[in-house]
Amino acid sequence: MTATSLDTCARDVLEAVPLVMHAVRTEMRGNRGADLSVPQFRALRFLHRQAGASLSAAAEHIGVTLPSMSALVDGLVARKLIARGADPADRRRIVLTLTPRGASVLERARGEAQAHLAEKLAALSPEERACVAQAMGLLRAVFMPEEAGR
Amino acid sequence: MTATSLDTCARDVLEAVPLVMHAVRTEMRGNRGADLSVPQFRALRFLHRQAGASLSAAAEHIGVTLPSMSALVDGLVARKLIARGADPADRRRIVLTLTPRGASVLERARGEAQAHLAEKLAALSPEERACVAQAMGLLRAVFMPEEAGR
DNA sequence: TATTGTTATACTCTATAACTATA
DNA sequence: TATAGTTATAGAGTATAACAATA
Repeated sequence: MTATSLDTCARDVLEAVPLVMHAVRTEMRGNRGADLSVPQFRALRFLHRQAGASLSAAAEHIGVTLPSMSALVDGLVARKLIARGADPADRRRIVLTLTPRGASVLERARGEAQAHLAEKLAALSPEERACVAQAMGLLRAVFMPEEAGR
Repeated sequence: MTATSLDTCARDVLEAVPLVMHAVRTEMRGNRGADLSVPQFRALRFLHRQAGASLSAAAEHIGVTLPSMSALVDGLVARKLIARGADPADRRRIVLTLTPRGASVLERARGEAQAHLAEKLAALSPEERACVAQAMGLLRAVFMPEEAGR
């Protein structure tokens, strides 16, 4: 395979990514018991790594505005998947944490989404999957917000 | 690189795709003059290839229900980017076509999104971009709805 | 005055259920 | 009766603008 031009690569990403994303969203939305939107899933995943994060930290990581994140959190709190706590050190801040139920819903959603993707990816050869996995790593490095080593 | 397990590959896709998607969405939404949501962009792109498609055909391709597609079309018609026509052969059907303005907005949105992606992808080496491009082709093949050879 | 969140408001996306018109 | 679309309704995602509380 020869070097690929920037524009060709960008065009390919623009063709393929929305397609895959749609499959992921549809799968997550239809999950019995762990029905989550993609932003909800991302928020839970973030809080799983960064327990006690503030609303601002979460908003920046997910890539939405404060009001959007506030609304997202409202929904997750209403479903008892996360808890809003007070920060004793700075009373302007809130402290967000996953509830046990939130952790279990996250694991379930992740597992089912992964299983569904795996089913599709089974159509590829091991070498092709290696290519996809490598590309995902590259894209993650390119689009990951700042520092975020995980 | 050794063969990658199905689950590893699926997990990597689940990590990276939402990240890239978010960048794409944000870019498109912020486009002066060609401000489009991703579903709107996909709908315009579909009609560019399949001029005169019915609502059902579009809904199936985009992957949404009839009512969702009907609403999506409402918005695009209101912005005069597409036109709803009558099908003389079957009066239940509608015929969807891109207006000249719709075609131009599509090209502009595509160009700007591509340019923005290219800017990010410039951080990769030509070999890495080749890997990404190949992976996108594989994913497109896996997730493309049926026949759709283009 | 600057920062952290929330509320108010307004769109779009999306689904299900119920309905209309045509075949 | 079956198919193509629309309308009604509802909830989530998202933004900007305006506000409240704390630092």
